[in-house]
Amino acid sequence: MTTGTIKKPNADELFKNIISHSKEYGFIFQSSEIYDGLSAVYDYGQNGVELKKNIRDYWWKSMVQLNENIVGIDSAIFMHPTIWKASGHVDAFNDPLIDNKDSKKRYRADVLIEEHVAKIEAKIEKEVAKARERFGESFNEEQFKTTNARVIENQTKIDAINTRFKNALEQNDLAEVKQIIVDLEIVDPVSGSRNWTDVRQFNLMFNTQMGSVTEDSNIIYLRPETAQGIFVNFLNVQKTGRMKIPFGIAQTGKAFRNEIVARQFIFRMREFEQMEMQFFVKPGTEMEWYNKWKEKRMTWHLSFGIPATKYRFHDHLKLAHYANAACDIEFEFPFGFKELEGIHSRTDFDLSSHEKFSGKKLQYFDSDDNESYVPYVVETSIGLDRMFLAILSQAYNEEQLEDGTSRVVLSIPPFLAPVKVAVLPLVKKDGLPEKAREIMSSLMMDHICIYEEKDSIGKRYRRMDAIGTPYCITIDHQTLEDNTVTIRDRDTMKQDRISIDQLPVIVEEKVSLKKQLMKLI
RNA sequence: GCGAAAGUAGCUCAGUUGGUAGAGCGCAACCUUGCCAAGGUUGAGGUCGCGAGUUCGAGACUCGUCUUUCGCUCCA
Repeated sequence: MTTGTIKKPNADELFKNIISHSKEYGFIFQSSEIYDGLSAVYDYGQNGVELKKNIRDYWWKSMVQLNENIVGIDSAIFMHPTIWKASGHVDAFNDPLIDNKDSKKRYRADVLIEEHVAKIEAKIEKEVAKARERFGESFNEEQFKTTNARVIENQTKIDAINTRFKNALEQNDLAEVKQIIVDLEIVDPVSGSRNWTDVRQFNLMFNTQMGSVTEDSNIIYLRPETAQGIFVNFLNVQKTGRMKIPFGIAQTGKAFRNEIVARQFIFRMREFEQMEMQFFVKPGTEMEWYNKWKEKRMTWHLSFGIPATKYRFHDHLKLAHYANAACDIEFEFPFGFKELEGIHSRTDFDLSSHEKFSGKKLQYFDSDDNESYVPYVVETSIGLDRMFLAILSQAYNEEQLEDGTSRVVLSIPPFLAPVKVAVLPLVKKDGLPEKAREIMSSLMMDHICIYEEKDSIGKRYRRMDAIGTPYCITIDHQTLEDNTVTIRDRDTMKQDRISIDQLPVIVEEKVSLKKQLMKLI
């Protein structure tokens, strides 16, 4: 008998417990486990797949079904290789990295060089500031910069470094990149040491060959994001759907990134699922839509009943190459606040770039203004697996009960729960199983149900709590007399006695997706 | 990728200076009880992550390797 209070787990223990619970109850398994596993790849089990599917369905319906001007597509994972040149992924996903052997820290080689350049720039600024003080009103900065010997010397240095670095990158000459760092005598800010490893490049895109021969032209990438599949289909959808701006295209699907460090369970995986919506707007209106989607997406998150304190916005200060505004919706995971969803104002970067690379016009004719333009894009991009982890870690509860026992319960919102109803005959005799089977048959057409007659009723309740089944229906001797059953609520553990006839209506009411969607309107 | 720690049954973990593998829970069958897990009987399940080495003998010692966790780093 468990007595006293159970130790409340700290964040690390809690996260570990969630991970083992996920495995023990069929939510998440490590990929290829019997072969020692595959790093940062996971499989969804019998319960995980349902929860994941329910989250995806909710997102899809809230996007596509509840918005007249948003439609979905399902583009292929394989795409023309040039797409990834146009999107910037071929360049931007290639980070040259270097380690310091003494401090064991890793740096981006380009960042180290840029920081070194910034220091020289600071010297120039100092020189300029001094001169400005000396000359006062009459100071001409442009003229000073082109005449002062020390400024010219430093500016020449900067230009030389930039040129040399640019050439090295263009020729993919990593040895040269290292040589630049050596020649500039760049030291590790932590250890102060110049003991560097070679520069290595990590391409975050997976690639494979299409066709039977391994020629360069046949190398194709596994998409690192689903967004590009939407951009390249922009005109197809707009024309065939007769879509009018503003409108959106939604897509869910797998994406792949060869992460250097992929950790924290399913938070960062090499193969993951995105739910993205690209919203096409008239240039100049993008900030209005950006703010609108920020608000709409937060409303969606809060509709799960998760406390608002678990969420926060994080505005990007350093913007990616395609964005003119960007923020994350962060969620407080057991390991801290981390990115869950990104909302980005992508400007016309993607469509324009695809125009350039494909040679095809990707423009929209706006009959209101009688003009043609490349639309701007506001994107919402959420990781399905991360949402899964957010829901799961929020739902996981180790509870201390009044009678001194404890239970683990997954308080998953009922509309998301993998199994909606458990049908449990109180005993497996006296005709109760037969009656329970009848009820099971009537419910299984509408919901995923579990029938269970083994073990004591209390034990079965606990098992259902552990996978988050919201409702347990128990068939007892009274059922045979008056056609009533008890329905037990997972969270309150309270039971109501109701008539069998009412059962479908009551269950539907409690697990209804429709009711949930109405919260969004 | 670097550093640290860990890997023994489905889960949580014992396993003494090296001597042929254990517990609790869980699982399966049967009996019993019958509304909030831990009653009885029986049973299945492990070449101790994997591979070498040292040794008469390795779960234990050494090396390598894979995986996980934490820190660094990175993150569209």
